[in-house]
Amino acid sequence: MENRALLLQCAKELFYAKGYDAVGVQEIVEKAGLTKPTLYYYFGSKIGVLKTLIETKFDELRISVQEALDSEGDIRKHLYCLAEVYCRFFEQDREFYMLMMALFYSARENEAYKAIRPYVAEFYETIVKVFENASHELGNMNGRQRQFAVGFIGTVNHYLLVHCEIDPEQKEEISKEQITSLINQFMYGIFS
Amino acid sequence: MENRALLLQCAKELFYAKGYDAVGVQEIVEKAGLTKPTLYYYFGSKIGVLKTLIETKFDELRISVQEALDSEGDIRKHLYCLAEVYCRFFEQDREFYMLMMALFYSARENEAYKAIRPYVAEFYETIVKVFENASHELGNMNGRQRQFAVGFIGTVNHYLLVHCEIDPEQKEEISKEQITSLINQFMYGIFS
DNA sequence: TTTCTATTATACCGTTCGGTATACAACCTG
DNA sequence: CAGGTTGTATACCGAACGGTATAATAGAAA
Repeated sequence: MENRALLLQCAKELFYAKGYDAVGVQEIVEKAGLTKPTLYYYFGSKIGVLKTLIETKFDELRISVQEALDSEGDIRKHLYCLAEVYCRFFEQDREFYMLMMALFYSARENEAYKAIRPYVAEFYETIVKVFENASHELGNMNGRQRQFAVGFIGTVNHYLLVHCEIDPEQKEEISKEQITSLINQFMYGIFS
Repeated sequence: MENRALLLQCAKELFYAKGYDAVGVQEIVEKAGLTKPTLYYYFGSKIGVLKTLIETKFDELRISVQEALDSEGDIRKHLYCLAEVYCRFFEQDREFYMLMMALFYSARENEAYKAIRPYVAEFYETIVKVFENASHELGNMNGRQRQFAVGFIGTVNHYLLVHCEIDPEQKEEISKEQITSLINQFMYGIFS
């Protein structure tokens, strides 16, 4: 069972560094010091490795997101908690977060994009609902909930990308003040 | 010579749809109704096709950007003109713009990323200089010019991504008012 | 001890990969 | 016409691709 985890780890590092399509199955198993049938025993296919990787990580994220949204509070508080969850998730495994972003922006007909799409869509829907549930605060959104959700994720992702440039060694964690400032910036955009 | 352009067009469409690594040379030439030696005659290699594609398009963009920045005006005007150039460039060839974005977010050790990197870097430097030249307006930026540049491109790209969701058929062009609103939103972030 | 299951390796499959040696047209130039 | 250049196709290269049939190994269970 430990070889299974080892394969996932090696695959993640290679996918992150070179991109899904540019990595061969041979390369993954060589890095892990194993052979192909072992990988196929655990994951069935190359895309199976990526899917398992995504599923495992998203299961963690899903729990954190639910906890963040179950609490009482206004839209501002919910967005703050959500952003904090994303930041901590990012800090915990930068490589995976960056890989996720690369996959999200990759070609629509690509196998790897199709693998991550349902998960991204699921989280979009969650965020769309956050805005919908806040209609008493935000007034008539004219169906722009989806646009807000895209904007929110875009803003957070963009912040984390910039953060990578500023603190490449990941010396300190993202402070609550920074997250608050991020949310304020986003909210201003909506209310203006 | 027309086959050269045909190959570039077919390659662009395939790279956009499936991703650089997932497209084979065979696939490109089949789509163009030609054979491999023709492609290799014009471009020398698969990565040569991508490089030619990028270079051709960026040459156009470079001219427009220079025109936008040569004019007199404050930082707000320069950013506005810059954003307008990007929007028109996006409208003129959405497929290429989206391909460029996908490449930009792709894995750092990937051939395709390395191909686009110098061009993206060049435009970053141009925008960093825009902020530097506006130091009399913006005051002490504490070396955050680069962060501003990343933020500016991120904001524009994100806007265009959302725009694709709102107007997938590209029925109408992005209005001057929309661009102004985009710039205002970005400027507020800086001054606050 | 025997048997079963889980895990791993050897060695191979057919296909596709990026790339090329060669030759043959078509064309312009003299 | 002759000769060079440009452009294109046939047919092939070795290597790598994703994937698998088969068997050996190990440990637990009986």
